[in-house]
Amino acid sequence: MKATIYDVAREAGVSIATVSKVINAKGKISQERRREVFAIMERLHYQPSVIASALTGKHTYTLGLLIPDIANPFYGEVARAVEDRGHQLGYSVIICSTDNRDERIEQYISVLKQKRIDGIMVGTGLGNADTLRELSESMPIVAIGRELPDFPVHTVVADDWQGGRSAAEHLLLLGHRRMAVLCESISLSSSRDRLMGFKERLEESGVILAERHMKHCKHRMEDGKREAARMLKGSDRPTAIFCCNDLLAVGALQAAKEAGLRVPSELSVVSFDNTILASVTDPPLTSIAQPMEQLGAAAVDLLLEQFGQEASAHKRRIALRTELMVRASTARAKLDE
Amino acid sequence: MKATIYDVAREAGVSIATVSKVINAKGKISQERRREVFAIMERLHYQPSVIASALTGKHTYTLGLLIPDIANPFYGEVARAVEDRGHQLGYSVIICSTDNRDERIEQYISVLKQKRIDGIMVGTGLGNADTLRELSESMPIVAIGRELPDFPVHTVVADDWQGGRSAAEHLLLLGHRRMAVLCESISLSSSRDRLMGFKERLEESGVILAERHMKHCKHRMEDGKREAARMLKGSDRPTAIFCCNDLLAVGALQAAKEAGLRVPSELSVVSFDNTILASVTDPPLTSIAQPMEQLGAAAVDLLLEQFGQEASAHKRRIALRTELMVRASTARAKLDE
DNA sequence: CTGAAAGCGCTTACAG
DNA sequence: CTGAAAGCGCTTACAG
Repeated sequence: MKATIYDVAREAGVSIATVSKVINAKGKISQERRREVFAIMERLHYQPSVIASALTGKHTYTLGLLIPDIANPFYGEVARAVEDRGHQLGYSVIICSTDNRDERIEQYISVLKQKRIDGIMVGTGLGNADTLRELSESMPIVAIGRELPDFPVHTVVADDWQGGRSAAEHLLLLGHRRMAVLCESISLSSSRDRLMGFKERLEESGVILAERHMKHCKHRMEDGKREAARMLKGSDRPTAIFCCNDLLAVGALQAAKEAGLRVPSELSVVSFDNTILASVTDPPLTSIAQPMEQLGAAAVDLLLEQFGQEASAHKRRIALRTELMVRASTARAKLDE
Repeated sequence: MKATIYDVAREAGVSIATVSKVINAKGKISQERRREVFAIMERLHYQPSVIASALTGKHTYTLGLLIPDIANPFYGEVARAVEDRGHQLGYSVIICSTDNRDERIEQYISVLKQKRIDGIMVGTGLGNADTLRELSESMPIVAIGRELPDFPVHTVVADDWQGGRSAAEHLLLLGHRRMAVLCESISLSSSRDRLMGFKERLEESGVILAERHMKHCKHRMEDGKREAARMLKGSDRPTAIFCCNDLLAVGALQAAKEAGLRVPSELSVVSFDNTILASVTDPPLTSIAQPMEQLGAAAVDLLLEQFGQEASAHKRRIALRTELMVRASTARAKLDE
């Protein structure tokens, strides 16, 4: 059977309280005893039960990560960063792919509560403010990658606004004037900010983004492809298109191909995220990189930071700089256009 | 404070034993009492603690998934399948990206043991047989996606051999004779089997795979690109290349492009896995699809199956059929070659 | 410096 | 049909 604290106490001829203290480096224990006990733990292959320890009020050393879908490369990369930082600090992470469905979200939250995990990172939509408030009463929370509405929590996001501006800047510098945007719902803070930043920067240069060149769609590649195809029809088609994530950009690339438009000579495409997808397309996508590693690490740090203290009213918000990765999907606008 | 079983017992005017029984639908409890207790649990927002329950010997309802890297799209998709099936059956999953590094593997295993998770799915290399044997003594195991060497465990894999054969068959039908293979180390059962199946099928048609057209490389895209570039030089370059996963195929695609070879007219490429990457390249990749959903679901099922019974000597091995997905990266071999 | 005892929130024989 | 009590494996005042 697995050795318990009683076994090592008996072997060492001490009380379990003493063993507990040497495990946790608490209280004063003589060097001698300490060494003895360690030796015996080793010999018995003793490993303290985090279950039992958690029951006495200590941490479970487990974190929850709520995201739309772990199979989406963006979240996969973020999850990896979260996992790494967590692991470094002694925490495991449970993944929860919600598909943004309320029912799954509720289920996961309920389960995570019952397991008394130490905290939760939320990168998915969250029913409503009530769900959030209630959740925040039972454990520390941090929003990751997007804002959570109507209730203050620690938040770490990419600087989406600035990212949108960089995309615009890049295209302006290449001489583009007739541009388009393809993004997800503006109910998503990240989408909205990217779009707004892009638009703002354009306007600073006197370029107006036409309504019909600003399309919203679902998150799947096919949705992007369909919308892009629509925009690429007609004589006043844009010479450049900014897509709010890699998947949509892939769709746009495919639409361009089917429309017989060459990228980048006839159409420039800028994407957002810079996941592995951006480097795999042909041409590879110029993309606004989200610092996925920092995003994950910062989320974990913000979470752990809350463990010591009472839930403070003061919530922090970290916006990480994005970076323009120039690849082959963008080029100078043709002069004749 | 959070309600405990004592709170509901007190409110209901019954013992905690009774409450426990209604929660677990055990023993005989009168309809009346049962309803009463349920009502009170509801009112108190009572949620049983899985920590406490686990301490009495019940399940933790948590599973571990050991894989090389959750950021790799293949594992992301498998993880999603595992998560879904687990969630369906009431289990959470902890992800453990090992990078195939012994040190990380050991750490994760140790942590998972301390957390007393109910079982573990292993899709990564595992130090040595001793690690495995020892692990198998403390919890149920299933190997997922690849064989684990030197120690019998339940296993669920794609039928890699047959997959390799399908790839060969497809290319043979297109008239190719001079073919090449690019795959990861043959110490990986999955790579080895794909290669062997491919080769076997070729030989059945009297086609010999030249040594110099059989290259092994690391798992990254760049590695695939480098090796492919090397193979594509020279006058007797292959007219088709079979890559043992999508990432390597992307590398091959890039190498072809840099060498000025058009795909598929001058070079056909078949990949394996059929992750999202295969649908995103240009041209999209013809790929041998692994049934990732079934893989994940079957792994969970094989794991749970072991919960009831003693560790039996009889280990099951499930090999799931692969499927050829024809896209645009393969075409008839040119007649003049 | 060390240990006895209570407690964390459950489950499970066992007795009635 | 219901409950008292022991036990799961720890931690933490508290007393010495």
